[in-house]
Amino acid sequence: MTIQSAPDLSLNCGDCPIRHRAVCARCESDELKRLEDMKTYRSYEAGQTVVWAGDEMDFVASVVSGIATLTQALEDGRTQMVGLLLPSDFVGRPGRSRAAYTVTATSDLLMCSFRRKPFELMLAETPSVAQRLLQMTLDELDAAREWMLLLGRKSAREKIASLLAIIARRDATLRLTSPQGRINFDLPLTREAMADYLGLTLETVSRQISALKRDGVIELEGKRHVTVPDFDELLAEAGDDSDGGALI
Amino acid sequence: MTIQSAPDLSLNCGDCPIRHRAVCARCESDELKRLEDMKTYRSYEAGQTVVWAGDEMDFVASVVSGIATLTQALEDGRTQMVGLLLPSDFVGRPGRSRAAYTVTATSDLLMCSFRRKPFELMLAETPSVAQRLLQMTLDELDAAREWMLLLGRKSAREKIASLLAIIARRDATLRLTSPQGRINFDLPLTREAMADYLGLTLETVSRQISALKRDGVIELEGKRHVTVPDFDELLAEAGDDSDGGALI
DNA sequence: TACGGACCTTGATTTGGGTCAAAGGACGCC
DNA sequence: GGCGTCCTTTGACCCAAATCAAGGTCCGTA
Repeated sequence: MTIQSAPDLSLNCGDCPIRHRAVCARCESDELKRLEDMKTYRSYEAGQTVVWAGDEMDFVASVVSGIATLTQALEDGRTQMVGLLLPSDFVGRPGRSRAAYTVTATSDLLMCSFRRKPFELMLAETPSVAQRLLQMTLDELDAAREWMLLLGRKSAREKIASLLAIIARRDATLRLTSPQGRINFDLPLTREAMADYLGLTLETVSRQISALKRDGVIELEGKRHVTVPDFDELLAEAGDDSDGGALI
Repeated sequence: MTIQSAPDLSLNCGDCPIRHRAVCARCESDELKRLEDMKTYRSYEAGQTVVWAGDEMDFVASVVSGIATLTQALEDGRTQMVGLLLPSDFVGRPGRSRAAYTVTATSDLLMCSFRRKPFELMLAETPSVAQRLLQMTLDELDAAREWMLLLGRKSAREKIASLLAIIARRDATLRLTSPQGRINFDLPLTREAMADYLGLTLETVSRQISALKRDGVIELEGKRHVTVPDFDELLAEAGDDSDGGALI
């Protein structure tokens, strides 16, 4: 049922698409060699759960391609997404044997994984890895705090506009541009996943997207393809403090 | 106006109350000596702002005593607290020259500060500091994600109960016990600060505290002193997924 | 003792978003 | 081609929390 490994795949680190953004970004060639000997690939199909919160997790990993989500739940079933994992993002926590969050593959997902113990040892011995991981963790903390402002204080419309702006910005980053003027992109999430991320219900998400369309802030082609005629207008709808949103 | 330094104070690191929990926790004596030569103390009165979001910030620091808050705001004035800084918590980000959040002293506050550049240098050269900072940052990230669940999915009553449980738990930690049965503690925050933390209005905070009192979940002595007759009942009100809340 | 200000409580009313319900695509499968 | 499933939209209604407003309590100072 679960495609837990992809043994046929043996990507060379030098050719890896996330070589310069992942936890290995600052490694010298000898350090990279050590990681290369430790790594295995894991792949998951869209919709599969990678780990459940509370389960034993004996590995850490980098997302190579695809998208995954980190979610937390209350016992009565209410769920909140607490992180969106994109290529180069790190999964798992050194020093912790159980997953704190449920990790789910939103699209087909490829991860470069390391057994936890050897990785922890390397972390202790290799400053370049520890420093890169610190920087990535600080970035995630900033993103989480940005999200706290959104969850605590923004209206449903502002939440949707903020999410669209973040997706647009990330999409632009991948093609090494920065978003402005007329832009378009695909939504990598269902309405329900968007709702879980934004602390809304899927009906409210749907209604607010319809409202933004009606008001000309966005155009839709199918359910998932979005065109933003004027990115600045979208930013204004997001209600952010000038400069521009997420530090992701 | 601002009490920016406390030159008279020259605490010895060996006697420091946060010696074993702060960023210096894992330092050997020679490393500690280096930090000791770098450090200066800063003190602030209750209510003072330590830095404004966006301002130049040429230092990082550890909270020695007192409480501070990290807040973020939308341009129209809506405010969200994104962190509560307690003794041993770290303020500022290595590698960043401007403050991302407004830091405010909630009580009288004493911080042990280091100029940013020398601290960054030490971080690069001293694995024990880098590793401790990584661990602290991961803990903060967990706390931030816990808070995202609260902000996105909990009712006002659950939010209040959660905050009280967290304060009780922290208070217990300081006296090296863990909360159970009948406990009491002081609220270190005004109703407004609680509202900013919980993503509510101060009226709602006040009403829910009254409701919890009416229902016998808590007892109040004055506005700030809280007695919880049965800590488990408070936890049940917080709606958390069994085990018990914040990873702070 | 009176006054001012900060902080808190409570009531009346409004409203944004949740809940419940129905139905409309889109897509894969038999 | 018909059917089931998943995702999405839209409508009607309701409720929790926001908003608006009025007082109350406590405390320091004149």
